[in-house]
Amino acid sequence: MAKKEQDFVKEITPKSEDYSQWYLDVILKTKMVDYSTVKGCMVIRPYGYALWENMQKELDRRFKETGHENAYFPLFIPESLLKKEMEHVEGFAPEVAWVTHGGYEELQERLCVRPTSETIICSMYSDWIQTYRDLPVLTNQWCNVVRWEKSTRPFLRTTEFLWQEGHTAHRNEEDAEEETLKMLNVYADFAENVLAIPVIKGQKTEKERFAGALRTYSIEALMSDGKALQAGTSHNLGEHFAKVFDIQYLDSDNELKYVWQTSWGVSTRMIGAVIMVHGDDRGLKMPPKVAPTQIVVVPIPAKDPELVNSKVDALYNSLKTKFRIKVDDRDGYRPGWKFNEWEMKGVPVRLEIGPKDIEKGQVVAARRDTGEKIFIPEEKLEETLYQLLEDIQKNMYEQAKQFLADNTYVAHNYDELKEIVEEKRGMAKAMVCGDEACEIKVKEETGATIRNIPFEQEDLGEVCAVCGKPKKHMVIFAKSY
RNA sequence: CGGGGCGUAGCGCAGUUUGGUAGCGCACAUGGUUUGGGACCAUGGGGCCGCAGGUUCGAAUCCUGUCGCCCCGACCA
Repeated sequence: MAKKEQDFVKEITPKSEDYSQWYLDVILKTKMVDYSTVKGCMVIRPYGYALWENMQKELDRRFKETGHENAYFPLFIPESLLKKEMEHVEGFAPEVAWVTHGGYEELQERLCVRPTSETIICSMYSDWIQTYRDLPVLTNQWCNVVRWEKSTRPFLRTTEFLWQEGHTAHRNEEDAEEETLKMLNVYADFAENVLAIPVIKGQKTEKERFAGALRTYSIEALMSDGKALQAGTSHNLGEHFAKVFDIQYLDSDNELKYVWQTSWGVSTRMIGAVIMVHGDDRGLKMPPKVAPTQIVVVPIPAKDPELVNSKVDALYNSLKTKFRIKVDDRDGYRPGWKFNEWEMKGVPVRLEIGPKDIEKGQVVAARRDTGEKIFIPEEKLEETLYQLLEDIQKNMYEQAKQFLADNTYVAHNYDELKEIVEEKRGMAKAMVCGDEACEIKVKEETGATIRNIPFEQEDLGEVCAVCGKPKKHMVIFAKSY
């Protein structure tokens, strides 16, 4: 008996024992993903995909609110098109997959499987845009992209992944910069208020800038093993692509001008962030706003099954249009087994209804985030559930925020920086001189990189923590996924 | 792509050293007793032992190749 309990506990490897194994256990045992037979590719199973769909809905709503429209561009990009922007192609060349044959015929020109769609979209924009009245063009695409990475990890780095990529064209630098920052803020809002993941907004260093961009901004999150994750990026592309792809418009002053462009994206990597930020030794913990199932009802069988069944049916019917709710009426599983299963899957609220509750006119609710059990009078059920889901959402954010605060340190000098990065784990705030040599030195000696230069700057000292020269700005150092 | 580890039932593993026709636990199916935190009994189904060659009378086991997975580096969302 006791032995069996231990076997179960071992079903998911504890985080502290082996974080990587914990991560794999969680995603495989909750049936979010499966491995496919293709290297570095994964199958997203319905439970994982449902989470992605909910994320899509929330993001899409925000994109529409900011005036964007969805469109779709081809998967294949002719080699000549990709090669037009030199820095861009050099950045992506090592990880591009090529199609060389169509049927048995060798192609005259190789086709690249898109690693990102800047080039093919720009080639269209040059036709679409003639006058300043055509601007801005605010397009988004939901699609898959392929990057032939050397090492892969489910959700965090896969050969093929799903994402959205926004591509916009503007009249001038100010409009483009405004758009770039607006979308970064959309991502930050989404991460914090929907996924309950606190993020640090900032600008990427020159070294970490997107290939072909003028400036790159990112939101960075901290995973529960102390490693950072770039959760979303927004790029001001400047006029680079416009000049290469000849995207010109006639302005109101009758001058021919190049457009200013932006691009921005988030991917299924966000799912990995949700798992690693919120998950615990019992498994997943889904933020209520995107949880595939927000509430699961577990009926507790009575002597008279009809008694409980009719109650559960009535309850389900009254709530089904208001919440993502599921009744687990499977035969052959005992309630305790179901409790554990749904906890592993991260469902925020579990309702138990048994003969005792029906007698008392109440429902038992259990919170996934705190484990707390609450007895809710039947007539207050709906409003209490709204409140409960909101509380859980808020509490998960607060906990993640506390973790971020607890694992963010200040490095005044190089010794402190090394100690933080190598021993304490987490994020290290430090002043730097802005010289790339310091950035490279830290990376080579500690493995940590500059995640970004936060918008919210603090004054931590007068000199660069790496070389001691006068400071330029504060950055965040961390090891990252 | 370099170094290391591993592919045997859905999952976790034993069997490989010393070749002899595949096993355990969980899960699954059926029947019964159960059911408020992972129940129990009985019966049963499921395997090209990652894949392809080779050695051998005979290969999960030995040899060669290949594909995939995991960890640590390097590279990247």
